Amino acid sequence: MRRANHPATEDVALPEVMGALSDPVRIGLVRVLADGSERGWGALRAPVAKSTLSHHLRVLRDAGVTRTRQEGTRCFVRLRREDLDTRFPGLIEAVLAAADADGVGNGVGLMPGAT
Amino acid sequence: MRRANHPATEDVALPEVMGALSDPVRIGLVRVLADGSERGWGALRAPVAKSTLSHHLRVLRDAGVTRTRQEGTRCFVRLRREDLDTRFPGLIEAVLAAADADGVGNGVGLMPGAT
DNA sequence: TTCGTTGTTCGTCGAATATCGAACAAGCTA
DNA sequence: TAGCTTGTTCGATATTCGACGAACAACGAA
Repeated sequence: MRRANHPATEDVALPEVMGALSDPVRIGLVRVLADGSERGWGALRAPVAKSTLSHHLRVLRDAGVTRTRQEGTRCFVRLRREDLDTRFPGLIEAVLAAADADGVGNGVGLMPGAT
Repeated sequence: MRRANHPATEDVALPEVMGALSDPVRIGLVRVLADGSERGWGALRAPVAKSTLSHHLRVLRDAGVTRTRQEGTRCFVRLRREDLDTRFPGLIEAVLAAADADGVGNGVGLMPGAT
């Protein structure tokens, strides 16, 4: 388990963020996190293998879209909503609204029973 | 010269648009077209080879971000601003604002003399 | 018809991406 | 300590992407 590489707020770059949000699975993950709550990875459900999910979460993290916190052997992820709003006002809001309207990433969700 | 493949407004998909806008050159092209004017390809200046520019313009076209009109042997390109605003309200505006602030795609511009 | 202009397509290259299963490492827990 | 859980990393593929030069096609002009 390697330490996560979180870019500083000012280092979050637009093309990387756009690229991170160009995949339906990753868009779905962002939608799940859109309410601001922190989620354990175990609570995330996506139609891909475990290693692939890990990869997608890493892309989001490296782009500065999410922040991962480690607690013992498990990880919690959260949307960097404030940082993103600071750097790119209105962007995440527009992407989330569009994704909701189109159902992009509907295959991604929470495990049954997660609040 | 093959006919351009423009997706209908309702077929413009979020992930494709995000992907199209994840490259600095393409973001720069969109910034150049942001004023709504139609530009001849010859008026566009970008730090890439002609064939690469053609490729980027095709990616934007296929994603539904721009519309290309052919007139004789030359082409004119324009941002599909209204269509994009209809499908994804606020998205282009946010991207343009962020790109302006960060100077993303500054290497792209108009040929000297273009209005 | 023969050029010249203009944009597309082709072939190619290296790099990046998406995906998987399997192996691994770090903490809990029994 | 031995096992279990959890997430990462490692290959291995297959695909796509960005880039280039060169060849090609369409059209207007000489």
